[in-house]
Amino acid sequence: MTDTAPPPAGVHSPPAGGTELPSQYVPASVEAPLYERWLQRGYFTANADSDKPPFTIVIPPPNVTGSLHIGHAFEHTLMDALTRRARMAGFETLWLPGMDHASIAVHALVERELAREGTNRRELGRDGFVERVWRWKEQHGGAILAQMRRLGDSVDWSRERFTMDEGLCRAVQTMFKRLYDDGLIYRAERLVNWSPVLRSVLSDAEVDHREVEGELVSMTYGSLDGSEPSIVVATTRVETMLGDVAVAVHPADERYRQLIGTLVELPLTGRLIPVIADEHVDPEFGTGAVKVTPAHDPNDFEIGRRHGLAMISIMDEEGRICDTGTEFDGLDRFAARTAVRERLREQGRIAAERRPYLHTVGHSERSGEPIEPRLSLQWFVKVEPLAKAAGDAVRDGRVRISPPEMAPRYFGWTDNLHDWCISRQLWWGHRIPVWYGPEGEVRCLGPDDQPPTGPGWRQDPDVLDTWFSSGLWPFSTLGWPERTADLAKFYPTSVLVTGYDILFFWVVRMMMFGLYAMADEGQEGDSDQAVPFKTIALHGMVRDQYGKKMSKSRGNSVDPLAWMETYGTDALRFTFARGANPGADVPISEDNIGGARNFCNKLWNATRFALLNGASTEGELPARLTGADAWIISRLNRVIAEVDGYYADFEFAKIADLLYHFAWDEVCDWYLELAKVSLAEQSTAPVTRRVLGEVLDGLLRLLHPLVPFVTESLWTALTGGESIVIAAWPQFQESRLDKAAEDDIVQLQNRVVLIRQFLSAQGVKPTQRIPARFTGLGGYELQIRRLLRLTDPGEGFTTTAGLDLNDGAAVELDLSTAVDVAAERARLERDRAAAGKELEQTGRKLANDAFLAKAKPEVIDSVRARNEAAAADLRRIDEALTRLPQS
RNA sequence: GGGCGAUUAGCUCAGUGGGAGAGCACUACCUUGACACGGUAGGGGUCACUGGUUCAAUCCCAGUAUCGCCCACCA
Repeated sequence: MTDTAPPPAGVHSPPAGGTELPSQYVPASVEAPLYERWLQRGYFTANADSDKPPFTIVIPPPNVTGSLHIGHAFEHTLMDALTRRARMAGFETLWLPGMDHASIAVHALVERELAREGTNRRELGRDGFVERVWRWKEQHGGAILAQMRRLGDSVDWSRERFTMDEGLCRAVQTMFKRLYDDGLIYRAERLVNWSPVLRSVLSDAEVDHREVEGELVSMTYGSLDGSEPSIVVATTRVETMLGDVAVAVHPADERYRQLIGTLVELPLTGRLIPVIADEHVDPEFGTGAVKVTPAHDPNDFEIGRRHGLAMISIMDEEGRICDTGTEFDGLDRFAARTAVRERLREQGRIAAERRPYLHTVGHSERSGEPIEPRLSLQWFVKVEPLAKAAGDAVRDGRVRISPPEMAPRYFGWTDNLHDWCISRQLWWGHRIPVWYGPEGEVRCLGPDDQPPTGPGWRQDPDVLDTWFSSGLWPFSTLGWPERTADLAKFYPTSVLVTGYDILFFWVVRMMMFGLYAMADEGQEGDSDQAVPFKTIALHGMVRDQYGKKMSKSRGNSVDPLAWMETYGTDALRFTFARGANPGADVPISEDNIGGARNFCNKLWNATRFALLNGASTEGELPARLTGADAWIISRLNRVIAEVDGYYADFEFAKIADLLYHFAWDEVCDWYLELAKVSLAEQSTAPVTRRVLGEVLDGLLRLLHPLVPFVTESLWTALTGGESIVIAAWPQFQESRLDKAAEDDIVQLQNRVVLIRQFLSAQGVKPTQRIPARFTGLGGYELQIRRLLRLTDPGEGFTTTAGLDLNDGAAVELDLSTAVDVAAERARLERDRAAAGKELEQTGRKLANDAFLAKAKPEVIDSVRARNEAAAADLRRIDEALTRLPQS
């Protein structure tokens, strides 16, 4: 491995005897200065003129109101890992940061502020209000940006964007006009989701369906004395009866057949409304008769359309009854519900009541109150052709979804999208670029068009849904609609990292807009180049240690910053990575973070050991290595290959787990211990020092994307290099694989473990030194003695126990100082039972002709080997049992 | 109502048509010269249930149960 950059002058390998590292890793003292240094050196700044292949990620823009919550921290960890690895692997790497203007959230926030000051947006006026919002943004917005630095996000701050930036406004306006000119944006009166609190329409996606306790009231329409037709209808929303225009029954319902076509009197209003027949009505439900209020219920709207009924709106924009000409005008819809019900009761029209009655009601996601379906003139995007293209891009493989199991959910959206309502009756956001003239003219303007002047012209007062501008994010941030160098270099982006919960809100919209807007921007109309990203990597939600969703109301949400404070940023990041199985939720607990902190400390001390022992990263690694040195370098290269494979599939949990075990189990538990022997030997020490440096160098590089701070700090101390951020990603070298050395060390490990288990079962304490004599070992005796703290057989050595090791080796032990015959007998009996069972199981298989005929050869071989091993074990154990002294 | 997913150790989760795994937690011993945020050894699971396919099922298939998520206009 070689660095991409030579060490700067004045920085050298650590002095002999090692740099003075404390014996415990203290994250706070290490992390703080590193990020600023990285920024100063411009490591994160991408260069559009570079010859390197591009690697691009755009950040899912957090709301300008937001601060870093645990979900951000998790998602950013994954993105930063991908980004850092790509940077090390030689890509021109751009991770582009920014924020979303969060139209509704900010609008509502500033309105609340105004309310506290005793004023409101109308008093301020539109310009004053927008100015006020900008001021708020300057003062309070973007708290998350500082926190991203704490997290170590290697984003290119020089390219930071905001969805209300001037450039992005141009992009929005350009897009709107293109869609408008293509007939993909239209204005229509529809029944929409209305928020009386926000006094704005909301898209379907901004509506939460929640189960609530309401009432189901049955009431009698028509005459009560039987002189005229009457019919009983049931409703959860009594007040809407003021806007009823019909009663619907199922055409095949015998009970009402003779009523169809007749008129009944609508109580309280005196209007006569027809009884109509419609397939939509479920005769099994309630009375089988439905009141029809087309202006306040989506189903009724459809029924009304089918039957050409009038649409009577009975509520104003704040949800008050209006225009009914009844005593209820002016009442809030909920007050009206009670008032109407009581008035009907006085008239004896309440036939039945069920309370509480559980049913689902749409609520405004942002302001929380029940949505009011309301007839209103709004702007829509005609999504069908766009959504089809978005679906096709995944279907034909231009965009890959990871994990693939998530693709059906994506298609579920692209195949069933309704037209998207994009206008909002708010002031903060991108204003709809349409002007209306005095003669009813409608003019949609591009960013460079002059607004029409003259009397009577006015601009549409509404702003666009926030997701309209977010949908442009992958290319508007790179300069579109201008053909910038950034756009040419960094679009399409490489991977989109986001949660499966946002597939619809954001991902589908970026796909629709990207494919539409960029179709003609790519070179030679290459449609592969129109997609906004080549891969969509979906992750799950962060959950608590019991798998419960974290939420403020549940009281189990945690502040990632507090954990970073206590355990270090790297510990938090490593915990996230360890839990990140593609598409699956991520449980996280303080225990896990403690474990990750311990791992960082382990790395710290392993490197400390290396430095104390003169580990070196200078000069070529000898071409031919032997023993443990050859083994660990071979293992390192296998790990490199595996890590690369896992990155391709966003298997962060496997990457973290693999590196955790390689570092802890193999490097620390075995290699460092074995190295102690060769470091003590003049002839072998230099090579081992070099290998020690090589292994830690490689390990730290592999870990850097996940735990950037501790690896930077250790790596610079170890190598004297400028920064691990710009160090080269380790390359797999097949020539370094050494199967023979691996087999040797595995055999050594087996032998050591065998003896350890024996000694442990004998009750030998770690402090006791046992004299031992080996035969037939074939190497590594010094290492084995050291690992087990065995002494040489001295005067009066008495063999009290013997152990067969593998492949003809054996050890005799003098346990005369500490034997527990009973314990040993028990152990042997246990082992004998296990070996007997294994022998029987494998024997049965080998006697099975069908198995021998059909199983794969390697399976048969392995069973045969197990069978033979079990037989040998049994012989060995029996022999040991006979040799055991009688107690 | 529809769709999707899950069910493996005390907890959270990997995993495979042929010997049940990890982390944390737990038990015992040990302050040994990198590390007690450590070392060594260990305990613990009918792989939800019932059938089927197969020489062989924790794994494939069908059904059942429980849980979760998403979508949905049942008044």
